[in-house]
Amino acid sequence: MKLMILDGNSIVNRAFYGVRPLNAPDGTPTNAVFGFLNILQRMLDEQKPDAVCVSFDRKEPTFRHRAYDGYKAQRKGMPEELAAQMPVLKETLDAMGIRRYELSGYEADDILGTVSVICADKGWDCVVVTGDKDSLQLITDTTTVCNVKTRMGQTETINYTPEVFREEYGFEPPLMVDLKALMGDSSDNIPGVPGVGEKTAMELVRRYGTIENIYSDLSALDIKEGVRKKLAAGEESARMSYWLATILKEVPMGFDPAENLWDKNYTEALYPLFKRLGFQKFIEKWGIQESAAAPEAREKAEMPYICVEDAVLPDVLHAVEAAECLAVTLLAGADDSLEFCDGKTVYGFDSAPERFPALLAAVFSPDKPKIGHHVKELMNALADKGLSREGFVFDTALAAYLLDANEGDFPLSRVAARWLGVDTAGTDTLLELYPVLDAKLREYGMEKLYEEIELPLCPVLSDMERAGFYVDRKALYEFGESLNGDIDRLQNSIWQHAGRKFNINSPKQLGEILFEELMLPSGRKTKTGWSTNVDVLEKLRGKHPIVDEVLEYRTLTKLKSTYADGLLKVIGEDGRIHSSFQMTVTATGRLSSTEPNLQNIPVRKRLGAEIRKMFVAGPDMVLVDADYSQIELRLLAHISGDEAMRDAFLSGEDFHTVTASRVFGVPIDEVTPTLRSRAKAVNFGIVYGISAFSLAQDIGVFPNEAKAYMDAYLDRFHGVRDYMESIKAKAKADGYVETLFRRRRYLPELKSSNFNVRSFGERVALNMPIQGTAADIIKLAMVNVDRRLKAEKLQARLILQVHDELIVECPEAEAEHVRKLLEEEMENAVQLSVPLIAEAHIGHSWAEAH
DNA sequence: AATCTCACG
DNA sequence: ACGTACGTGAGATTA
Repeated sequence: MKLMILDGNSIVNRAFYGVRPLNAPDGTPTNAVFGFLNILQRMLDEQKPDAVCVSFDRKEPTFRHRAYDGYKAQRKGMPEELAAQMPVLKETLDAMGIRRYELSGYEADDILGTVSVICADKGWDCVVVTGDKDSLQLITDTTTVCNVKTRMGQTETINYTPEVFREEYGFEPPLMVDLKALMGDSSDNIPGVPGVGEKTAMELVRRYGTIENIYSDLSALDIKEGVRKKLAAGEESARMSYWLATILKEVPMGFDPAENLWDKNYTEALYPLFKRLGFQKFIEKWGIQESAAAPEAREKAEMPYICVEDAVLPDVLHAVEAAECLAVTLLAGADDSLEFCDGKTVYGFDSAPERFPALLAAVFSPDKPKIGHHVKELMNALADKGLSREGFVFDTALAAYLLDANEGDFPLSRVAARWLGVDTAGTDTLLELYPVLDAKLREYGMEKLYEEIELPLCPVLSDMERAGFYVDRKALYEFGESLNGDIDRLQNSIWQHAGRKFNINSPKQLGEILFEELMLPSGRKTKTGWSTNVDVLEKLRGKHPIVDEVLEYRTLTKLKSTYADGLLKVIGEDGRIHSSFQMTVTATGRLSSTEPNLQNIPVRKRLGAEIRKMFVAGPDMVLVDADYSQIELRLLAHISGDEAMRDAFLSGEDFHTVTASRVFGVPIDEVTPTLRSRAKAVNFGIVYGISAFSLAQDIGVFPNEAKAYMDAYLDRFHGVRDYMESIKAKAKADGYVETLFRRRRYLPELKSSNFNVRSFGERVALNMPIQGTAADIIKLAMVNVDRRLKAEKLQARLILQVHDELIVECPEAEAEHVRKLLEEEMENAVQLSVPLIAEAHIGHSWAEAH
């Protein structure tokens, strides 16, 4: 017989921090309970125990807290949103018929220890499920410890048997106590031996075992003198720590494993409870019914699998021909293999699929409808093999992203868990997801966004990634080298001023030098120490010569490491840099660029902009660079319907100048550069949902003055004020905001009881429809540009997108035509109530064309 | 793995 | 009374 005991507090903590905020229909936060149930379910599936129970800590100081003063305090209070869920969790366990154990005066660990020993006495196996490592000392032949981690929303478990433990630590489980006695544990406030860290402690325990053994004769140990001294000095602390680290195993609790037998003995309270919490997923998955009767768990029959070989090839070909739609996945790891499924059978390969060209041609025939998960990646692989990329009618990852971009990332297993409620996923799952996700997209009115923008963008991005951006490698290398001298000179001078050598790249060390040793007036602090960022350093300018040097040092080392060295590392054999464009990352609908990020190549400062001179057109080619003029502000004018703002754009005058004229009440030709730049800051601030305080910070005036600017702005453009109010109200009512093309972003933050979190939600409500619509528009323009370049049989090809900017590489002869084409397609991607303006330029380098 | 800093729109 | 702008990715340090 086997009993499973969960460390309630530890697991619920993991769940709380690992699962994004969720709320019941009545607003109660539920993510920790939801996550707990997911972990519980997973452990039930994996361990299949006969009996189940859960232990909890009580808030009161425990027996050992009182006994040793240094051990108390510092237990951070639970966040309010988690505390609110504890009673709900307990109610849930009760309704599920699972027993809870909490005992005043003892820690959850002590209950775990006692239960494991009682189980052993009665001949039961015991599994301890916990999120931290404290319980590893309990491992025996009959007690295993299952460590649960939640990373990026995915639950991972490690099941520690004595063998697994020995493999990882190199000693026996009970010696875990001795290890902690030496190295300490800051999260549990166990001091350990000062100066002895993990490395030393591990080594000592591996070689000498218990601390008893170590301290029986320190002089006999074959160790460094320094370590011997630290051990001698820390003996008392070590013995105290040993005692603190030992989990009690004889807590006075009447416990009988047999009382915890559990076989879905749900009570009648469970159905209404899950209804109240909005746990539809668990009601369906666990088949909870109003009557509380537990039905048999539905077991889905596994789909037959056929490995493609010569003998079965004719049958497989036949099945492919007959299939209405195929699901296709690349297999991770085996980079050349793939699987596909026709809804009846899964087909795979155990040798290179290239051995079956006729089959590949049939599967990847343009008129064979296919679905995939991350279709753009699939297309890259297909293009490498010379197979057609046409015929993809659905991408389950892209669909899941559109349905809820907040999810973060979209492994198939998670998409399947969320939308099908199943916890296994394979190629066949894609075909089940297809109708479900497709129906949801239609329900949300997203089919146009999906079918006309996102899906058609896959091949466009795939082409861009494969095309890459040519870089003048030699010039880039020389630029990097040219920085060395100045970096060196600055480093020495900074050390001189500081009076000693230190690591200038370390904010911690730099902060100590500036604010403690040089006693410069200290500004903000961060969580961990002094803030040393540009804003802080700018204010220190002129107070000490070291400040300017640090700023310049930062500029140069950034250019050197991130841009010169960093980019040289990723230049391909073709002399070009091939970035990846991620379609399922941002919450607003923008693309992101990785490995390397080509969307943050310097431009704003003189020296940084040098880098763009090294991004050049390939031989006999030129670059055409087109960007939208103030697209976000134009969208603000359009979306808010503000007539004054619309007129400002129609007037043809410089927009920031017009704004300044209206806000500060001066004629257009009397707007000074200062006034214009303040107006510009207000314009941007409005789009981000700024506060007067931050605006003041940004433009260097007092908050009350900034407040006056904002008031004047919103009076002149009262449509904007109305928009700010109405979008927030709508967001609160619906729980989400959307773009012109109905891209959606949920805003759970608006329900938070935390002021800061809620305010953040309001700013996002304001900003996302604007930033997101701009993203929709340029994506649509990209699809149209690509279509036209191909239709007109031009050699020109898109090579980069930077949010409001597109870059095309083409033969010189095509340049002028492409320039006009780009402007035309970008300006006409959508009709707004204000003109949309794009300007394109031709050049040999990015610097020149921009 | 988390934090800080800084590059971009 | 709160704490102070939206969206990203990468490199270096520290824990």
